[in-house]
Amino acid sequence: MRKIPKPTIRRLAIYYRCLERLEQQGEENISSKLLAQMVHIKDSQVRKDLSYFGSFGRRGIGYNIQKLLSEIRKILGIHKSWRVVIIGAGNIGQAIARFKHMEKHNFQVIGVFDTDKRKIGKQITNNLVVSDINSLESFIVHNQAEIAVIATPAEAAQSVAERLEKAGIRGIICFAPITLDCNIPVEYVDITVFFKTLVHSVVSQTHNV
Amino acid sequence: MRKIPKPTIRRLAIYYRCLERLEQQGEENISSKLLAQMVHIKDSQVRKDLSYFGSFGRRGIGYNIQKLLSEIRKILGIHKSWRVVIIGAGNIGQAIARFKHMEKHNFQVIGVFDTDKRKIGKQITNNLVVSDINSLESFIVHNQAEIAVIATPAEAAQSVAERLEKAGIRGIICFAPITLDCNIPVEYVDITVFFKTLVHSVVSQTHNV
DNA sequence: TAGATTGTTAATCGATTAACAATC
DNA sequence: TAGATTGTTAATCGATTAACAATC
Repeated sequence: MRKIPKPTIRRLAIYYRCLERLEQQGEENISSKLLAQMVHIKDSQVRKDLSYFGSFGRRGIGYNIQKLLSEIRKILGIHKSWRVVIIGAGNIGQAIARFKHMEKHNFQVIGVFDTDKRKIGKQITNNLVVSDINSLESFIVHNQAEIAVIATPAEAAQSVAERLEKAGIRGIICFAPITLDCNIPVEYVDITVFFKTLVHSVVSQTHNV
Repeated sequence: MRKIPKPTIRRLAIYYRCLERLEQQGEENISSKLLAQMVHIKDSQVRKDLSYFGSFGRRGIGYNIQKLLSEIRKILGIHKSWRVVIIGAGNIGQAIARFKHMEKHNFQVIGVFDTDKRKIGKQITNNLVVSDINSLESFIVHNQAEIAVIATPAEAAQSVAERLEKAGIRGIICFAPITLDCNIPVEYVDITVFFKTLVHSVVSQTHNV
């Protein structure tokens, strides 16, 4: 199989959310041209991205929305539900735990952990209570959690990552501002990095105009 | 000025957080080799990134941490403080409003807005109360807010973006799962997209091993 | 001086885009 | 048939990496 560009995967997830919207609006088909317009890219990019995985469209007509949704689900691996644990019950950890879109997108938060005695026992949602991090490994094994969210301070993140990997977690979303050493896939979401890159655009835009 | 690759800007923000840590640990200098190791990239990448903006190192010695921090601050535009408003007081909006790292990194959240009467008036932090979105424009103008966070549902995001732009906001962080039509810089942070790309890595890793 | 490390150039690698034959 | 649109190839563009002279 040809190597798939990483940006292609990200865009598939973005096409997916457009297609969901179009489906809701009762549309049947969509052309690469229109889909491209919705996300501000070139239509050839859309076709190229999809072509890595197969031929999903019909010439002269476009792509059937239902079908494309189902194909992208399979490509991304979101046709099944994933069990998620969250480490760190601070602002970010709690927000993710309560985040409605998670469940809707087949990510099931099944556990939230913290070291802080004052947070342990706290009710986060109807069926989520903050657990002691001591029980992390046994919980992961018993409940077959697959994905973990690291929402701890940076100092704790590396050792948490190692525990997660050992316990059998298969992928990590890391909100902690640190690069992890580990052998499973990690997606980094450092919120402040987005603010900093944004501000750079703002500043340099002014210079150039 | 040569065109700066967008990934370079993101990496500068990441070098920055490493340098902060190194500074705290009392280090004086750092080589591109060591810095590269910390973030899992090549040392030539580090040097290249910095070289777009000047010559900040000393051959045989490396980069002075204090100096490099100060240079990156200037490059990114984070040497000054930025005033931020948040639109949408749901899980994400509230988490950002309470997020300690914001203040620490010179992003000052000065207002939180929502349409929901039940949320308006709610105390978010010691000095933040949810305001009615009706007062958005006047607030932005009076308080000279520069950056906005859109943490509304997708359906509301576009019209909010237009109001923000008109009111003089200069950059947007968009958590809503939608691509905005607007003429100011936008950084997109769709949390579920990160989960989806992660899951794709998890799934395809299994296939290839 | 010898070893370390930068800054920069040129080579390589990877991603995007244009163009167009195929076909609905 | 004529118009629309895909799927794919080749060309272009952009980003990363290796290599090395300069120099601390």
